[in-house]
Amino acid sequence: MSHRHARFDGRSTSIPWNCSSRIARPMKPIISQSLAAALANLPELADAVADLPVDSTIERTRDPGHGDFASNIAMRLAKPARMSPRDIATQIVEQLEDSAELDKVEIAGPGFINFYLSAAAYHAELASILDQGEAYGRQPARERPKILLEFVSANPTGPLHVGHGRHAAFGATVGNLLEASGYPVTREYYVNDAGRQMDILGLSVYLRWLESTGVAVDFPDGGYRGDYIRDIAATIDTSGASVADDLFTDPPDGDKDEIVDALIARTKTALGQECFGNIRQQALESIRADIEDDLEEFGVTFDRWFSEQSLTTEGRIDAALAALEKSGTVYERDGAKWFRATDFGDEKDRVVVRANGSKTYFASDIAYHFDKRERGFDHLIDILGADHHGYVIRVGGGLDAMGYSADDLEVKLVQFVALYRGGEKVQMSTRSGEFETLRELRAEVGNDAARFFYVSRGHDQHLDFDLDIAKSESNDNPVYYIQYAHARIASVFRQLGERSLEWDSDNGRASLSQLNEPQEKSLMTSLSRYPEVIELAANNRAPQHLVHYLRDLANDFHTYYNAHAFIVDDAGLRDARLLLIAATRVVIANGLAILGVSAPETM
RNA sequence: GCGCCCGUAGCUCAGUAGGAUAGAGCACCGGAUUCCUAAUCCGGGGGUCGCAGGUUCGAAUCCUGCCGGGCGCACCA
Repeated sequence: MSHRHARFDGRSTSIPWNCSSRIARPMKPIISQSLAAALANLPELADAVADLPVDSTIERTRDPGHGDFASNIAMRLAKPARMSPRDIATQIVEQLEDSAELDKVEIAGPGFINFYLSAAAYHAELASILDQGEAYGRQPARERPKILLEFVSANPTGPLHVGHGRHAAFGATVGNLLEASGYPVTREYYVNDAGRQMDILGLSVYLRWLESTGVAVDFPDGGYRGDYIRDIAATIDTSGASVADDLFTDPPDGDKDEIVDALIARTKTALGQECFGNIRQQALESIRADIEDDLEEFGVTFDRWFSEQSLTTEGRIDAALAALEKSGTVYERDGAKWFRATDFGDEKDRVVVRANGSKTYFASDIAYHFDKRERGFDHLIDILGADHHGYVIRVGGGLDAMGYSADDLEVKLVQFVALYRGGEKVQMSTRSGEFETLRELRAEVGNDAARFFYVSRGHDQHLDFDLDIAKSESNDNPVYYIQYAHARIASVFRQLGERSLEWDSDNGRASLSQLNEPQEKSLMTSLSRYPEVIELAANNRAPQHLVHYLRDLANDFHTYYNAHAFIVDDAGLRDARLLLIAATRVVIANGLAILGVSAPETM
């Protein structure tokens, strides 16, 4: 039961990271490797340290008076080793080898080990940033685990709304973060193109077309009423469709659903299955293509648009059901086939095949996830709306039953988005005149601001999206604040040219020891944190860490900018300072690229 | 009723496998530009981390209960 619970927790489902295979060595491994080497010389601590990852004990210090990094390992080993924290710390520090990268190591407070990195270590990091460029902060590619990231997957019955925008931005950014961490990621959009709602779509389009031929149509409440339905009706190929002018002569009664179902049945009879199916497929493809265009404009692309229909036509649902039946977790009752979901922690068993022989949506879901694993993906990440949480245990249980593991499935539930304009919450009802589509939001605030704001909060937090701030081109807007730092750096280099000067980066590298201002130290520290931030954000599926980091980095740069001139007469100092801000530009650009936000040269 | 998520400054939110004195932005007050973009910077006030217990060297963080908000509990998709 506990592992099932753990799937809701981003930390415990995160993929362990591996620091042993780095090419260039960023800052944190300097500490963890020397610490590990010291521990290797202390066999008396071996048992205590066995299940304590050294990396987890190391963190950046908040207070520069505590050095650059601190480890609490001595305190955490105190109990299992039955020694005092300070004694342990003393033994560890005695075993630390001297290094050009470490200036000093101190034991402080209740038993922290504080590490002070040398200027040389920071200078090496700056050089590494420039050498690696776009690759800085990225881990080497690895083979496994192969990740399948499914997100958005909105039903193709209408345009994307602002809630889907959050899914798109979040999913795309998490995908970028995972790739930066070296994992092979495949992005997939599951198209719910089967089932009753597709018939309703087909009916809606047909009725609008019928209307356009002059037939009086009493459009049902249960149909899709949006204007886009009329547009589709006007553009699709309806040759061969007959004008069924008697659909409403004897109006069906019942509730909203019954009326729609009756109209669908009448229309199918009037047109024939094939003709109705043809209209339905055209409508579906029209909407799906529109969604794809919308997302592409938003910088969100998929490796595959996976059709739910294909699960049936390719026999994948039958394959999954066969796997289920083989496991003995399926039984019959009241003519239906049930999956014994309660064996896997669900509240009740679930129907997979109805008494009338049709498969449930749940059957498609487990078949789709079964198929993902069958295709060789090791780890499945689903980004779903918060209203889908009941589904997690069911599908995980299905994976368990079919011979895989519920632990292979990691579900991130994205909470809802509320729009604010002028301090007032924008009502999102379909009928209100206010916009609610993603396309309109992008048009109003721009792609950059939209991508940025969407990922500025964790997925499990409700998001209040303030349109006025997102639109403002002022210091209120953190997007512009970060982009402005990037543009300012580009501007400095343009200025250099206008003054007929050139940046000699080799001279800059040779002169880095001239960077002694507090703002320079602070900026170097922030830059060196970037790989750690990427790792953290990727492991926790938490793009907001990167957002906050970039804001802090931009702040460090702006502070430096205001405190010191870069283009100074002393060529060594000038080249060194230009190197520092060139590195800053690289890191800002890399971080913005992961967020899907542009890094402008001018503003 | 049961399950899941959330509750941190006036507002919007960070807070990393429990760590040292809880941080940003906005708003408010006061300052900085003969100089590389003032879309910038610096300083200041501002907190019962929802409440109450517990775990331990140490809790905003973990556990239990309560209060408040959101979402869900289909042979719908």
